[in-house]
Amino acid sequence: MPTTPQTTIHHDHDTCVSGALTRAEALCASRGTKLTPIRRQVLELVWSGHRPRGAYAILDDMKVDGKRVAPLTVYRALDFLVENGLVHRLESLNAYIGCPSPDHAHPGQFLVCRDCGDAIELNDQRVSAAIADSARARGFQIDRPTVEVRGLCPVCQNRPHPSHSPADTERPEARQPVTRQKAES
Amino acid sequence: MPTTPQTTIHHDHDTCVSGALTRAEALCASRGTKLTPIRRQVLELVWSGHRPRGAYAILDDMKVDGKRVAPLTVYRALDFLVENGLVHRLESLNAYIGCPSPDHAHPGQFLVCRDCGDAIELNDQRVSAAIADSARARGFQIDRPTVEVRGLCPVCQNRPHPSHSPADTERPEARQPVTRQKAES
DNA sequence: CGCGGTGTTGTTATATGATTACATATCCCC
DNA sequence: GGGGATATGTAATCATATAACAACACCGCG
Repeated sequence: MPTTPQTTIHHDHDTCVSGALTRAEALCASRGTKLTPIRRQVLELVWSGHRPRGAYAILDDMKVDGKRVAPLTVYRALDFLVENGLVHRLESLNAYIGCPSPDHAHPGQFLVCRDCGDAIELNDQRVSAAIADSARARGFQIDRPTVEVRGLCPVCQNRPHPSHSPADTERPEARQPVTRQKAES
Repeated sequence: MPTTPQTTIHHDHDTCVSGALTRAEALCASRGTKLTPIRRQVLELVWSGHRPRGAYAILDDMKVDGKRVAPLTVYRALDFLVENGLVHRLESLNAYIGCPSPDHAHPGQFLVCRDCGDAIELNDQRVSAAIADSARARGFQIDRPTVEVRGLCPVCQNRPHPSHSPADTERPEARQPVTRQKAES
């Protein structure tokens, strides 16, 4: 019985997260922007769980020595991370997820699983091109295309009954940020 | 100086709304679902303004004989309307807009203007096909694709300075449901 | 008719998401 | 070391959405 908590293959999550942090630091250094301790911590928490997380879920983990930081602190850090392409915002979930390739421009296309809540990032040129064409034909000037496809990921298709979130077993705080979906168990 | 409040050409809005309501009634009748007075009123309010509206903007108009209905009342009606394809939810705006062709399946592709807040519905087969291919290649089973392209509509491109929402002049309650954007006036 | 099921609405409270306004601190350049 | 830009702290508030439970209304059926 597979209890694979991730949609992708098993991986060394610690390495995965630390790699993202290292890349982020290098990128910020090269751009002259500052990855402050707060921003770094928020980035780490976005990556923890390896799936979309809501701002308040991150906030809950930000309690440092019993002191809960203000929502604004988290939002400001998230704004910075999004602007620098280190994190994507998932509009349909009101949640945030770490970007695996922050070094180049990324249109932001996602396959969002309605069961496990994971989001697989795409980078499909055909989709981008088709959207660009369609917009151009209507004289619409694109800022930022958003593609978020809701459905069922391969792993969850093979799970007999969705229940809730299997990844909760991995990290207790990694609860579903997905509020839009209706439980259909 | 063009003060055209709509992105599309001028139209008889009353006819447009009443047509949508008539179509909705016919559709519900044929499906055996009930378009109750509340749902009908919410649908009408979604259509009023002919642009995306937030749930609470609709709620504000639902004050009947001085009595303000509860948010849940509106949300339940919106859920019904969305499930029946009469209304689309715009994830990136947390807003709702009437669907002009509710009788057939619709992927929900929109060009969302960051200035006037209007949303132009697309139905681009190439976009749908590219998304479907990409998802299939990853074994992802699609429920509902969401494409919301943020940018500047043709009308607003020709407006010297965005300011805020020109359509406010038409209906005082049609204020911007757009909270995501940063004013850049 | 009266029973019971399904579906709709009402009521209250609360969770979650995001921003405004203002004060304070910190870093870096000159 | 002054001064501007950037970053953080604090408090309040707005906006979006759901939970839990009660009541009612409609409908088919015995």
